[in-house]
Amino acid sequence: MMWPQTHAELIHVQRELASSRPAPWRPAGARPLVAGCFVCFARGVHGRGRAGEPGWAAAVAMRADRHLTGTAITRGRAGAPYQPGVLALREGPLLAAAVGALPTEPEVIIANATGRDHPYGAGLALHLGAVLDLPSIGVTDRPLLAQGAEAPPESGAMSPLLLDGSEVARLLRTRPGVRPLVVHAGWRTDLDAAAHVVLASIRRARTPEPLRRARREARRARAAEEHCPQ
DNA sequence: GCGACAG
DNA sequence: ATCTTGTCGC
Repeated sequence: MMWPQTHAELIHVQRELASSRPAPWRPAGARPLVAGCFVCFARGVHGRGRAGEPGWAAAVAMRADRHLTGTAITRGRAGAPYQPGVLALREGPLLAAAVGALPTEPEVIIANATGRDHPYGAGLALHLGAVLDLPSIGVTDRPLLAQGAEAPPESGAMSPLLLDGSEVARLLRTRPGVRPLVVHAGWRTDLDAAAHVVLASIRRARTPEPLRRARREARRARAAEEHCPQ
């Protein structure tokens, strides 16, 4: 599976991914090897993001919520301007490069993107897992298209997010009284597995530890270059 | 100025 | 994603 180069090609791939039925994956143990991946872009760009902007991607692999087992940093450029629904064109290759550069292969990856909550049923979190041939999960601050009721305030509480009558994502309250995450099933994962892995990856913050570490590493790499340009 | 559909 | 401003908490 490769990354499409055009909007039309991407939509075609997304339709195929949405209808594919890869072997379901479940975490084997209580503490799977989880990789978070994240990409940030150059500061000072006006608007919502342009094609060709410099970007820094990081992947961090951890034994669920604690022991770090690997880190990778990648530099590149945005493949496209930001546009909801076609985020894969902009960020897919950068994120895949970072995960692929990890010294050890993770059991599952978490990306800042949707899965089945998407106009064609295959957001970047799902697509990334398919490209890398790894089970994947999405975590976002808000849904793309899905809708649902608020989650109860207790830690661990969930509520379904529906699109066209089916649950495509889930609100998950990872910390008591704190704004819930949106958890997305991705490649080879369902919402139960996704929520389980996310909860196992929560340490002290609202978001999974591997994703936080990846965000920190990507921004650290950007800062290092801003301080000392190549 | 307004609205806002992942990042 | 980035930008701004303000507020709260360790």
